[in-house]
Amino acid sequence: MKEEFKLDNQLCFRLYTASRLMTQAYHPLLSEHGLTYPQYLVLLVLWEADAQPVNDIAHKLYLETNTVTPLLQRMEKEGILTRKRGDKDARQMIVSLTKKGRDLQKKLADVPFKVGGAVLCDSVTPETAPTLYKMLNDIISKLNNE
Amino acid sequence: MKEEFKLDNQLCFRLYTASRLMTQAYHPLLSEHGLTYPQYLVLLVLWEADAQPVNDIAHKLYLETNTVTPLLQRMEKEGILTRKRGDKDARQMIVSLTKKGRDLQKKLADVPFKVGGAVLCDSVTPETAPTLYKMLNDIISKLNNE
DNA sequence: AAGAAAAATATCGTACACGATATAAAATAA
DNA sequence: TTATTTTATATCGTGTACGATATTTTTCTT
Repeated sequence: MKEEFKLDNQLCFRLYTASRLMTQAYHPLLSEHGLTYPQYLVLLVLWEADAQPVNDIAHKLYLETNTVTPLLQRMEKEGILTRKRGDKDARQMIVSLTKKGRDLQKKLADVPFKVGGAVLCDSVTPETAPTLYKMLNDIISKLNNE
Repeated sequence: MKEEFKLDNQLCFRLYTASRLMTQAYHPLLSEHGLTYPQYLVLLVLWEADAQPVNDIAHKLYLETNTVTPLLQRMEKEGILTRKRGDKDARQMIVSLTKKGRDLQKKLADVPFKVGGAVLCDSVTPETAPTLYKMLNDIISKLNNE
């Protein structure tokens, strides 16, 4: 069979698998606080800058609003954030953290370290990680037409 | 804010994004033939070795059977494959390609090239790709406890 | 200023993912 | 050989993803 068809040679398959397994590594650390990985990503965005419209959050996560909207609605129901129509632009829905959402930052402070440690191996170390980051960033930029 | 919390520094987020965007790159090429990316992965497995039990397929894709079973059921409904109880072991469900499933191999022959070309960039070239592959493989192995 | 176009968000339908659990068959133990 | 355990698969519930489409508000045209 043609080399290109072999599963092991597929870049996409490796990204797909590595991504899923990494998300699974986050799972026990996040579910403890009632969060999913995409919800954690939303928190990362809001911890960096509170009170953002849906579009900004979606753009930073490279997601569409039709994915982010229901996600935010669930988080609102959990009391992690609030959604309010924008004053200047009534089309916008401004998303802000509640105290519960802000407090999660401290509670989740050790997550990056725990997950980071679970990935370290021969070819991925603090020294080589930047190479991996750059490659992934370039792929993302290329596919995102930036 | 702490460096570790910055979204751009998260390895998992980059894998997650790169994986989604790559899957999106496959979409037009696959939907043309009524396939999704996970279904294409199943085909890659079966083209390499036909007539496999669900477990083997799931294991090769690093997926659980509760993900693969409904996926195979949909593909069966599309006439791409068949599912039959094993003769020796009646617990097993043997998955085999139909003619339609086998014929898709020729029709999808150019997919790897088209997608591969869409990813090439400064840091990811035919020369540097093996480095990326190795890192992703190592991460997968580490997280899969191999 | 009235109508058209664009922008921001939401709704809908389908297909994954996956933890938890169920079911049936085979292998093992007592 | 009967009871227990293990294995292979499937079902169920929830939460993403995302293409397609709808709704509302703003902006742009004319």
